[in-house]
Amino acid sequence: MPELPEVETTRRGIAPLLEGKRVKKIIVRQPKLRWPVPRKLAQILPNQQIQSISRRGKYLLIKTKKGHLILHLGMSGSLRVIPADTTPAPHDHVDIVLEDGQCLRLRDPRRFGAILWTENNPTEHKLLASLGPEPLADNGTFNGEYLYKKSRKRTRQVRDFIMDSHVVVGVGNIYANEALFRAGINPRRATGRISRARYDRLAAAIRETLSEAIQAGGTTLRDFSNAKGDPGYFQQTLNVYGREGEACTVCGSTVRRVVHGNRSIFFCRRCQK
DNA sequence: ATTTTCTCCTGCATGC
DNA sequence: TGCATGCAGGAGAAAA
Repeated sequence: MPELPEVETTRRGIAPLLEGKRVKKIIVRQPKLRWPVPRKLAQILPNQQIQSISRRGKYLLIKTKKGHLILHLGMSGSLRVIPADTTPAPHDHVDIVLEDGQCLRLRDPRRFGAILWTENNPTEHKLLASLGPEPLADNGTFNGEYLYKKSRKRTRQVRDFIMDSHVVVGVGNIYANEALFRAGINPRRATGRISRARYDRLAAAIRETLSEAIQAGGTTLRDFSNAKGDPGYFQQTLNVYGREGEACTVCGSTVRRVVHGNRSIFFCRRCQK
């Protein structure tokens, strides 16, 4: 269940296998994803050449001459490039078959993912237009100053704040918990009651956590796998997520779990204030 | 008093 | 049974 590192790992895996290739057809076994898979893709995609695969937040953008496919993996989605004649497994909902005999296959048991199409600039699509900055971009849009200014007079918990894609993209529950641990900030602290200096540390912690997770090929807790079907191994590096009752890797006190907004928060009371 | 912004909750579908 | 890597949409509250 992909956060930014898993989506980026997927992008890097599929891009060299898709770029420059021509689409033969699309096979939709189950059109009911988060939104219906557009039926017009059956007419649009054949013979379209794939020009590039990019990423905005957790969205993957597949560029063709006629427009962009917008893919989201939701909670349980994964993509692989495999021979097109491979027998589909349960929850293998969509194939984009290439003329070279391979196909891009989407598997998504929970069907919270999406496949959409736009003929316009994809960053202007309704779902992408109001997204926050890319945390790993080198353009100075994401830093402590940005988080500090965005958080003034706000009352919600900082864990929820950094998980909000309109604040910053790509940070889901695992990396939110991990980044807050690295920054020494209690996930339940109100956003408006965190200093500028601590936001500098948090922005850096988010960047470091995401970068290291990409280096590790993502985090595989249940079913994430890259384009070749291999798992990531960042889960071996997790300091707090999923470690309720275990010893803090820094101070040895017990890692706590509390549930907020239907999602678990993991943290160390001694290290995070 | 009305409009805008903010926060929080729900629902989606399946598996462990 | 409870819980799960996401997120749009909407209700209601708070601010402007």
